[in-house]
Amino acid sequence: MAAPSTNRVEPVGAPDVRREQMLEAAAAVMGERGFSETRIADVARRCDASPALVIYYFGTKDRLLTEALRWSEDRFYALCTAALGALPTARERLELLVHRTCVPDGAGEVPGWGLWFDLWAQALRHQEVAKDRIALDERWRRTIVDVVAHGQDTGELGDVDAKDFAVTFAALIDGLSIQVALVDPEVDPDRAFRIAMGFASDALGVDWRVPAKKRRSSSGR
Amino acid sequence: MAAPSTNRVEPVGAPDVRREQMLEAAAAVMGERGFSETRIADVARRCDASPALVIYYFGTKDRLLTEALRWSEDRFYALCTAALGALPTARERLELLVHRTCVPDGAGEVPGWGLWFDLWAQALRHQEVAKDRIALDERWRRTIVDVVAHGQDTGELGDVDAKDFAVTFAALIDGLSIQVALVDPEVDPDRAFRIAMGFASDALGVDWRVPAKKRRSSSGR
DNA sequence: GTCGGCTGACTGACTGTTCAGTCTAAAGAC
DNA sequence: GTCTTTAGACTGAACAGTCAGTCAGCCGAC
Repeated sequence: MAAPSTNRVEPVGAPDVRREQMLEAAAAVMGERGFSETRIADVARRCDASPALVIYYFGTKDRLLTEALRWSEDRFYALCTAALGALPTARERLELLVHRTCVPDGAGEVPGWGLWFDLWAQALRHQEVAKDRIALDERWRRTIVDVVAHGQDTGELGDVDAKDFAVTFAALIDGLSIQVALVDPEVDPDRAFRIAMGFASDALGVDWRVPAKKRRSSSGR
Repeated sequence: MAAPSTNRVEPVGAPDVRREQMLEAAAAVMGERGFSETRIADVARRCDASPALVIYYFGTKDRLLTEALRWSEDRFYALCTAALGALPTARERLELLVHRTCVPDGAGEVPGWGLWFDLWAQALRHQEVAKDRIALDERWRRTIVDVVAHGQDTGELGDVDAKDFAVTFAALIDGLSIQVALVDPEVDPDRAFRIAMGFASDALGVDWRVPAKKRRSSSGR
């Protein structure tokens, strides 16, 4: 394209687009290689730019990676909330949340688990990332609370403390996701799903148990 | 520095001792700085050796860090099992396990959480570390199973599937620990402890609930 | 004397960042 | 309509710092 002179594959596009491309590329590379193994050159190659241009846009590598982390979080959250709205029952909504997290690495357009591990590791040592991570988890729990509250409004769920449930449920899902992401022989996605929904059943006083060995490649709706 | 002869603080000691010192130093630095921010020079300084000596002992940086990771895991496990043996009841034992994990970073001689995050991140991308991590978690769950089985033998606990409980409980503790390690405003150590023991109470059919606001700086024995 | 633990000085590779300048397209000037 | 100017996206080529790993040799103990 852009025939005569340059031989760019893409028309390059507006600065905003370029920026987004770079963030996406950075998030992707970070997911594959890991935070600190990510080179500016990798990101640049991936979005068809020069390393200098990446610096031109973000100033420093650190800023690029930090922003990419945030961008990825936002994207994950946006995708989740959008998908949630399309589901009618609390049960389906909770199932969706579990699916979105307890997924083997690399599946779907969701940022891989590598990013989460790195996010935690970075949050432990960098103030700014720590703040982001707290906000992200708060949002995540609020999402769970909203799902439960909605279920209570429709009468699907009885009276439980949605906030308490959210804290525990979020922690449980995190823990299960780790096992799934690391391909633990004891905890495959199916089992993780059943454990999570089993806990939700008990805690919320409903019967959402999934019969073992029944489910299969149930891509959330 | 390097006055007349040597001004070593320690008599340096046998090679085995030296090796162990290096592993401990490496684990400590990794916990502080993170896996990939750990420099051989840092480790060397910490155990009062030259960078060249560290390479002399371990060949490559990679080998050093991998071994340090394993060493740290083993140490954590050894400390835990030793402490467990000193406690009579299943309740006290489970409480100990929760304490050992849901602790703010840096407290105690237990390897900090930074190491765990890095372990996960590395396991995601390196076969060898992945194997170690699976073995570690398997050991961890077996520890929980043993505690439960012991409680069932003494009649303290009723009939539950210890393995199922272990998988869920381990995941829950992991998730809670992350929040505690990252100083989440919503999940302090105290709350994490209560949530974990509350879950155990329900799952095991006993009443181990800890009344809120009661506990304080309870350094596990 | 020799052997193994140990070291300082060095190197080679890598990589974030800078910089001087190119190319493009839009905005004015005429 | 054509020429000039300007802004800003973009780049290749260096630069400078960092570090893992090498090497030739020291030194004390057996």
